[in-house]
Amino acid sequence: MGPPRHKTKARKTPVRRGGANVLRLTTLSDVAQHADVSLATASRALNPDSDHSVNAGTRARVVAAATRLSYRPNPMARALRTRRVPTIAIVVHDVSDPYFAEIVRGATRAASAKGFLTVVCSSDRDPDTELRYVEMLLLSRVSGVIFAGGGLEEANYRRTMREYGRSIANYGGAIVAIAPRAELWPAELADNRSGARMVTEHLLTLGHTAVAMISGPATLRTSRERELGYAEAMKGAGAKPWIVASDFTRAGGAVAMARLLADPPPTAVFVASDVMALGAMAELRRQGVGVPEEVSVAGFDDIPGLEFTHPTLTTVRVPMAELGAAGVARLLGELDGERQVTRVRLHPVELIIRESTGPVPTG
Amino acid sequence: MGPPRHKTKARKTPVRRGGANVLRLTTLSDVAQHADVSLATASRALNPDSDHSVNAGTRARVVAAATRLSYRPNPMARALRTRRVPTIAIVVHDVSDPYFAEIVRGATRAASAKGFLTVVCSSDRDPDTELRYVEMLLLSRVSGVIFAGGGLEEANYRRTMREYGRSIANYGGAIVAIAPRAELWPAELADNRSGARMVTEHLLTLGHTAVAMISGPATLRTSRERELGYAEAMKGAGAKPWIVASDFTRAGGAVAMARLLADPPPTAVFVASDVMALGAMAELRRQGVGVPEEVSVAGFDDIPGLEFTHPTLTTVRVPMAELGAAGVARLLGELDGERQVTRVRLHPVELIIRESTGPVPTG
DNA sequence: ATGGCTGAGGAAATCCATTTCCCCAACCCC
DNA sequence: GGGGTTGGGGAAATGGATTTCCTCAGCCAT
Repeated sequence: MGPPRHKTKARKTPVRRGGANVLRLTTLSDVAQHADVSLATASRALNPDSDHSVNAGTRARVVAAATRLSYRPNPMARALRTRRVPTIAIVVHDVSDPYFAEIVRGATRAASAKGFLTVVCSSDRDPDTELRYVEMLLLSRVSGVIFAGGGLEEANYRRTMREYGRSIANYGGAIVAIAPRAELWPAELADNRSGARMVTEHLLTLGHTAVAMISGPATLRTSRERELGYAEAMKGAGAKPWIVASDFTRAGGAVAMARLLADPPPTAVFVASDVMALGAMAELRRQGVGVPEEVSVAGFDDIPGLEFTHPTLTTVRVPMAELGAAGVARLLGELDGERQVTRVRLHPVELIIRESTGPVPTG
Repeated sequence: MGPPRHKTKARKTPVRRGGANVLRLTTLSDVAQHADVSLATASRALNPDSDHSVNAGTRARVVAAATRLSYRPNPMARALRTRRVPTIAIVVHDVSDPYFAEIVRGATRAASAKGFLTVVCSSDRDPDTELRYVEMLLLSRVSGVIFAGGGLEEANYRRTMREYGRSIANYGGAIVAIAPRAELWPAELADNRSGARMVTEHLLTLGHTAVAMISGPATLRTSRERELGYAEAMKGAGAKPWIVASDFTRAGGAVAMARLLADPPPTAVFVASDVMALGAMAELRRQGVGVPEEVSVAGFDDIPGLEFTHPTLTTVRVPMAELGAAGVARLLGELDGERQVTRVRLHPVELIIRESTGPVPTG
C-alpha cells in the first residue's frame, strides 16, 4: 500500500478510557487513510451530490475502503454540520388511539425505508403538551415534523406554533400536516368533508330522515370538516341537522349516544369516528336498542378490526397508513426543495357499507 | 459590564448564508461572554454534576446569563461529545396493536417528562426488520433501547442482537426489556405465567374441565410463558392441556377458534391475548355459539375498550402503560450507572372478571 | 520557609463529517 | 507564450459542548 502521501494525523493507539473498552466505529478519517486520500476527498467521494467533482478512480478507491471497513457516517457529527438530524417526528393526539396508531405505523415504515428514524409525540390533545414537544423537536433539530392530529383552536397556541414553525424552517427543517390545520402547512389530507357527505347520503338513501351526528370536540378542525359534510348532505335532502359533540373516545361516543336516546331518538346516527362509534354501539346494546333494526350507526376512519364487531360497522375508509406514508414522502420532498404546486392534496376516502346500517324501521 | 477579561473568540457579525436568514440560537459561548467567564467554566456551571467545582457566585452569574439569553444547549453538539443522543428508542412488534400502542404511550410520556424524545420502531415480528432497526439505533447513538416485544427464537437473530447489544453498551447506551428475551437484559416484566395460571384456574373453578388455550406463535417467548402458566393450572387440576397456536391478531384468533369448534368443542377457552380473543369471539358469534352460555372466553392484557365489547371480556390486566414507564425509568437508571440488584423485576397482573366467562353449561 | 494539596478558573483538544478556501496542473484560446 | 478556465486535490475552519490538562493562589503541615 506504500507510505501514506498525506499527513492526515495518524490515530493514536486504540482508545481506552474509564477502564471500559470503548468501541470505536470506523470514522471517515480511517477511510481516508486506507484509501490514501485526504479527509476532504473522502467526504466528497462518498457524497457525490456535491459540486466538487472527484476523479472516478479516486472515488472507487474511497468507496472500496469504506466498504471494506464497513464505514457508516456518524449521524451526530453530520448533524452538527448540516444542522439537521436524520430523524423525523410525528405529532399525534394519542398513539394508543387506533386511528393514530395506524398512521404512525405507515409513517414509521416509510421513514425507515428512507433511512430516517421516527420520533412519536403524543400531545393528549393538550395545546401546551404539544407546544412543549415541538420545542423539544426544534431544539433537537429534527429534519421534519408531521402533524397528524388536527389543529387546536387557541390564540396562544396558534401564535407560538407559527413561531416554532418559522424556527424549524430557518434551520432547514420541513413541516407537513396530514390533518387540517389553520397554519396551513403543506398538507396531505383525507377528504373528510366528502366522506361525511357520502355516509350521510347513504343513510338518507336508506330512508332515514332523523339522522343525527355525534361529532368530536368543537375545537378540533377535523370535527368541523366532518360536520360540514354532514350538514351539506342534510341540507341537500332538506333534513334538519342534529349534532351532539363529545370526546373522540369510546366513552365519549357512549355518553353522546345516551344523550340522543333521551329525547325521541333518531333512526340513524353518523358518528364522526369509529372509536366513538364503538362506544355508541355499546350504549345502544346496553339499552337494548337493535342495530340496525331500530337505529342505524355509521362511523368514520375504518380502523382495523371492524369486521370483528357485532354488527360489523359501516364506515368511511380513510387510508390511514397511506396518509402517514404520504406525509413522510411529502416531508422528504420538501427537504429536497421540491415545491409542490398544490400545497394541499386531498386523498379520496371510500364508503364501506357493512351491517350496522339498514333501512329505516317501518312502523 | 467592562471589557471582557477573557479572549473567548468574539463571534463574527451575525451569520447569514445562502441568502436565507439563518436563525442563530444562543450558544454556550454567548453565555460565557455575557457572564464574563470562559467556555469551560460556563459549561461546568451549568452541569453541576461534574467533578470540577465552581464558585457559587460565578455559577450564579452564568446561570443568570443563561436564563436571560434563554440558552438551550445544542443537543447535537452535546451528543457528539458525550457519544449519546438524548433520545431513547422503543422496539415493538406492531405499534398499531393496542397492546403495544398502550405501552408506547406510557413510555413516551415518561421519557418526555425526563427530557428524552422517543423513537418508535415496529418490527412487524420480522427478525431482519428488527435487526435493521437496532442497527440504525446503534449508529444514531440513541441513549437506550427498550425492547417491548418478546424475543424471537432464531440463531442468527440472537447472535447479531447480542453483538449489537454489546456495541450499544460500549458507547454507553443502555438496553432494557419489558418482554421476555433470551438475551436477558435488565427487565421489567409482566408476570405472564401467574396471570395465565390465575385465569385458567378461574375457568377451572367455574367447573370447566375441557379448557382449551389459543396461544401465539411458538417462536415468541411471551406465548411460551403464558402457555406455561396455563399448563401448570391444568396439571394442578388434573385436566389435559389443549393448545392451539396461531397469530397474535384478530384473524389469528378467529382461525384458531374455528379449528377448536371443528372437533367436539371445549366449554372454555383461554386466549393468550385480547386482540386474538376479539377475533375468537367474533367467530363464535358467527357460528351462533353463545358466550358465555355455551363457551366461556377469557383473554389477556386488558387492552382499552373491553368494557365496550359484547359480552365484556374477562381478562388479565397487564399494566401496559406502567410497564412502558417502568422501562424508561429503568433505562435512565442504568444510564446513571445504578445497577439494580434484581436484574428482572416482575410486575403483578390482575384477574379482571367480566361477562364472557360463566359456569359450565349444564346438559 | 518550603513542599504539598485544594479550590477555581482558563486554554485547548476532542468528538467527526462537511465545507470553504487555496493550490496546482493541464488544457484552451488568442 | 501568456492569461484564463477547469478538474481534482489538500489544509484548515466549522459546528457547539464537554473534558483534559494546566496554572495560579491560598492554606496547611513540617
